[in-house]
Amino acid sequence: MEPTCIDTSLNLNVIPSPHIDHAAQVLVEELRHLKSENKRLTEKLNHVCVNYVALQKHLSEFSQLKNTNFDQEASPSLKRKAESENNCMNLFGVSAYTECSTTTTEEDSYKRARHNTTSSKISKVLVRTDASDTSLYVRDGYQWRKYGQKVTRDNPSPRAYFKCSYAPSCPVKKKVQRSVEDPSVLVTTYEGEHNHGQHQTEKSVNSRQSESPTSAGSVPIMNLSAAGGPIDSVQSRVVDINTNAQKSSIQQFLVQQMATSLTRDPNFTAALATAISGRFLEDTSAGKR
DNA sequence: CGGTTTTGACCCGCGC
DNA sequence: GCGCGGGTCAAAACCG
Repeated sequence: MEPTCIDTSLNLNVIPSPHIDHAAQVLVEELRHLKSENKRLTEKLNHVCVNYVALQKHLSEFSQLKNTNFDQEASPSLKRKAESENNCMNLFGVSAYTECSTTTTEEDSYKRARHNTTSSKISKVLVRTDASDTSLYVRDGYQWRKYGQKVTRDNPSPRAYFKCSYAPSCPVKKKVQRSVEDPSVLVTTYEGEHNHGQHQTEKSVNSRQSESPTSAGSVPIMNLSAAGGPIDSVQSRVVDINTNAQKSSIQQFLVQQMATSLTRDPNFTAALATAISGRFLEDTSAGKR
């Protein structure tokens, strides 16, 4: 994905007439305010784009470093597996939404050595949720059925096991467990690749059958990060709105309202970063295929 | 009634 | 061989 920055300018230039009445002046003032707000949002979005480029650079450097290390070590031990997970967590900092994914992770090689199974794609996604939210549900656009939960030795929080329930033949599994370092971070490990599309609608995503009602804290993140498509639809939606906004001041107002509510949301920037990294995961895995 | 969640039991690999 | 730990199974409960 190219780190394109979205032009959110709404073309709110106003040419004041010498004969405008008081009401019109109020409207002009309001438009000026909206324009400045729009400018601020544009700057914010550009800042996010810059952060994305930096994140992309970090990830490519990390991938190179990892491949180098992996070539040198042919038989990683269980201890090294744990260390690699920690490296994964610490590279970008747990406080950010991070994602470490590769088809040849050390964990993968460990499992291959252990089970001698065919190579399956394993990816790890970290999702920040409300710390008070104790659920282990991560919304990623797919439909999952929980088939087990276990308390592991190295982590006091339980690990939940899910299978993709959309297609009976779909081999994908995922494990969700809270991070030891930061309990507000959910570590989701995906195994395998879906042999079907992402059919879940927004409505069904929000329904109880696919996700727990207590999972609201992580909602916007995984909907964007997992499938690759949603972020495109988000962007194209923004562009459409911008085009139409020039036609109607009402629509302009709605756009401003949306943008304002988004930026006032403290999770927005972080969710956007996760969406970008999720899309980046798609691109990197597609490139390796 | 069908699908999901919960949870104890079971299986299996590994280290000692 | 035994114990431990991770992963999975499956029956019961739950829900719409």
